[in-house]
Amino acid sequence: MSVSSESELATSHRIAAALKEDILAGKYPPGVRLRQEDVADQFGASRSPVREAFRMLEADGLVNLVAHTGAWIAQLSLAECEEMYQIRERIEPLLLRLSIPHLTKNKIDQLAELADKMEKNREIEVFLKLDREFHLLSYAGAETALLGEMVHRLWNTTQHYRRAYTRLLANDGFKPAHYEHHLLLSAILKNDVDDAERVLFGHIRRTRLELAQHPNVFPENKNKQKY
Amino acid sequence: MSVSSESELATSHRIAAALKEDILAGKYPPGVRLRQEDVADQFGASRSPVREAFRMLEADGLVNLVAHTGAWIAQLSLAECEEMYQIRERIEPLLLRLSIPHLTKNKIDQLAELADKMEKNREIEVFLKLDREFHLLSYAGAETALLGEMVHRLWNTTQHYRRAYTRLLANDGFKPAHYEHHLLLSAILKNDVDDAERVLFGHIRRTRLELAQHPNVFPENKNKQKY
DNA sequence: TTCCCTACTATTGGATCCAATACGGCTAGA
DNA sequence: TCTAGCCGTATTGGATCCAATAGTAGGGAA
Repeated sequence: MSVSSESELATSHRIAAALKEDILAGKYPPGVRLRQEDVADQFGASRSPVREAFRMLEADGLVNLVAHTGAWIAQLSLAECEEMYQIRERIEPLLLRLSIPHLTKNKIDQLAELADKMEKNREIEVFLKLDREFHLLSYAGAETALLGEMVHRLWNTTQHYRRAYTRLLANDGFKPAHYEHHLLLSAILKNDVDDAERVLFGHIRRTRLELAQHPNVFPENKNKQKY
Repeated sequence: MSVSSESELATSHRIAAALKEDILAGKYPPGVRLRQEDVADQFGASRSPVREAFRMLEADGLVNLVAHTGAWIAQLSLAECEEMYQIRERIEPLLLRLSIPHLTKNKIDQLAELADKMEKNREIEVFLKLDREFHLLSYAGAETALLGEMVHRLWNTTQHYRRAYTRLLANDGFKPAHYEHHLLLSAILKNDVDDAERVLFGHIRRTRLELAQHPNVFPENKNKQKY
């Protein structure tokens, strides 16, 4: 998102990017331990860049580090996840507000396309991907340095739980989301930032309340279960 | 704030904590370069823990790292600083809302005391310290894992500019701040979270607008001016 | 005189080795 | 049989050495 793409030469950045990909894809579920040497072997590198990569992932909120003990894939309790959603409710409407005035017609067309695709689609993984694309694209107009990164982090850390509860909802629970996406789109088309903020707030809030009704998605006792 | 205090044995944590202290105290102004070896010598350690410390500080938003190039004390443009304040406007009222119901009488008394002390005081550095204490204490009731840290980060990264513009305002410009502090306090005493949110929002917003009137606090061209 | 190319040096990134810590199992005692 | 304390092993943290990069200065040609 930031420094990575341009000169992907640094080993530590490569490792961090690859691990991030895998974590977001659900390859490493929350609570799983990462051993430095394993990861180093996996990438054919020494442990030094792996340690740096762990620190980068920690900054992204994807990994928890404990001194002299190890690294674990970040795990959220229900309460923590609700907290993240409450933060999103407050922050993302702001980002959207800063973005809307600078959205090009091209991007708005893409948004419409994504909303339609999402509605026609029945695959969970595809929905997750399109939904993420849709929202992040709606923020693409914002010429913001730090807020954008912050929102990305929030999406990353909640990604796993979004997947889990999306699975539970199966396909019929998506209708409100689709409606909200279309409402958001029309607010954007009208350049009505206040309305867009309101719709987005409600969208995130509704998701939070639904998540809270599926506590089984979260670990019972949040002690680091090791292995 | 997180792992540090308990077993301050790890060298990298020690270095990070000490540097953080110095940066927040204004010892290293924004834009200054940090060389790994210098810092290592300064702490009688090798460069390995220094690099880890840099990564921690980067996560705190206090330092910017550029691959193969170096580490600089984070520097905000006016636009970026305004962004941070806009984020604060949205997030801190939420944190306050989560805190108020759990504030003990003892803590509320301390808040009142801090507000009074601040009003009587004329020293800039003391004002900065008390102001920070006041607000962070008002959040102390929140049993929050991540929002609290996020707010701390925002305070840290804007610390230097708060100092700079406080200096410009001298002593007579503080009155609105004092009024707002007392309003905040009375809202807290009444357990009126909505009102507290509103006052705090206005408090931060007013500061943002005042900051925007002092662009000279910020670097003209934001290119990394080295050393 | 100015611009570009090349080579040098200072600084960061990575690999390897050694030290310190933490966890688990074992033994001994009550 | 249960508990407390000790010790051994696995894993992380730190130091040192080597490699790679970038920024700079100097020289040559137009």
